[in-house]
Amino acid sequence: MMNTMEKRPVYLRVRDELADKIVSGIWQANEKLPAERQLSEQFSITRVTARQALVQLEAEGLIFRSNRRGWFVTPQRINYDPSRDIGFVSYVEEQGFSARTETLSKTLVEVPDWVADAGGIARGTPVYEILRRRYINERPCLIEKIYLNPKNCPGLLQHSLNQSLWHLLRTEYQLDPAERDLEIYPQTLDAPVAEALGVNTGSTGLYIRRVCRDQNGEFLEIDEEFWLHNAMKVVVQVSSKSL
Amino acid sequence: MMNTMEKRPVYLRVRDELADKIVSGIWQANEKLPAERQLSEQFSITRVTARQALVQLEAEGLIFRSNRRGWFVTPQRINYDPSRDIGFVSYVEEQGFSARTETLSKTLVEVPDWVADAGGIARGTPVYEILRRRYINERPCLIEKIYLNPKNCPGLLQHSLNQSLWHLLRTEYQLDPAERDLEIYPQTLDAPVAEALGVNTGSTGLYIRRVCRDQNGEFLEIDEEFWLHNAMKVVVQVSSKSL
DNA sequence: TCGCCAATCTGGTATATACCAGATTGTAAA
DNA sequence: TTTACAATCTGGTATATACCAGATTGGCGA
Repeated sequence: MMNTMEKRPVYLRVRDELADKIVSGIWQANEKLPAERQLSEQFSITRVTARQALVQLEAEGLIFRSNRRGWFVTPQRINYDPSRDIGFVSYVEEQGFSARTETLSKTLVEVPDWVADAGGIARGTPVYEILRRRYINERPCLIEKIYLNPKNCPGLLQHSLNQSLWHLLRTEYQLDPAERDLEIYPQTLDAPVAEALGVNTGSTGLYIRRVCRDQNGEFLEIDEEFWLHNAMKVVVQVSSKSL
Repeated sequence: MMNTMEKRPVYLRVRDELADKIVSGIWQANEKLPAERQLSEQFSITRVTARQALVQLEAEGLIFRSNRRGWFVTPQRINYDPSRDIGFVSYVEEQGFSARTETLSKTLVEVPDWVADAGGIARGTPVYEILRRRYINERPCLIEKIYLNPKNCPGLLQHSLNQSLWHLLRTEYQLDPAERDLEIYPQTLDAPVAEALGVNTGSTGLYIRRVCRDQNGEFLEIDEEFWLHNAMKVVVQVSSKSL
């Protein structure tokens, strides 16, 4: 049992000690923490209590878990501006991280109803669906689901999609969005997404939906992103559009 | 013990049953769930396991807890656009909810360093600091910390601040922001904020920082918001500002 | 009728223990 | 040297139990 003079619950005092080692830099980004059984011995607590402290730190974003491998120190958040279409990779590299995109699938599918409604096209229309996974410093950080109207970019799927999509859309198809609707909120990751990111189903994430439209209000691209909640900060700059 | 034929862990199957009652509407918004001991008896599991299911549902945003009172069904998320300065109350009421703002404190303080740096004023300058709590359907949903430069709005603290702040700034002081920088990310709520919202310290929240500037890039208002993570959706519309 | 306090209800924290399953590793066989 | 597999390490899930402290409630007394 730890020093018992204070009122603060044991698991929070353990949390504090661990948090200290992280913020002070004794434990570096991506470094593995001692095993749960080891921690419980060190602090003379049960594994259950140790876990409570770890789950707390996870919720705070200070550590993350990798299925049955252990707990690791969360690296610094990157900044991310979903309203800008500069390439993800160069955007991340500007911040001193490495980045990589992987295309998981690219198919022609019947448009999901909500995409049809949000995008102003008829239900049942065929659209391109692209699924990508993006890495920051070789850590998978988000899954991205993209919908495009083939009318605007015929033959798109023939291209390699591991590069900046908007660069391609601009240079090959002369597409340029005039307006974007963003929707952002915390949400748990469902099974397929969690699996693709190598985390536990039900762990919390950040959901971003982006609808890009052209000058006529017609939809160019619809984009759903499922982020690890601790991987980034949304940073948006909005110039005035008085009410 | 529940039906043991499936591989899905017990606590997730309990989760599913409870989630069902919520999404199907059998349990309505703000309705209290059965007590943990009651649930563990109903499902023939221990209280620890029942708790695991509840914590899971909490992470998903389907239920929330009120300290030692019980678990309740989370009401629907409201939409929230931090880039618009229309009154919070009318904005929420448009969506069919009731809203209310409470001023917790209004003082003249020495500017925090990060505010000085972000706002482009000298460190140590005195600024107004306003602390407000906002309710949706009588549920406290966010704590707001506002910084203003007294130079721009002398005597502001004499006014009632339970109304739309920007309405006041516009009509009384002719202030109008030209640009806003937003920063949004999930973060756990620290002790004072969690307490003010009546939730447990360490529960997850959504953090929003807004820096409003005038035409000259000078800061008009800086605003930090700490939201319950399940109370809202950020919805922003951005018109084009090509890269 | 109103206010206060005790009993009770509810979640919060903690111990001790057990077995399972995926990930990693070390060693022996090919 | 490389491959394959068994031992081991690590987190994941689950039981049983206990005591604490804040919140609610019900009843008694003024």
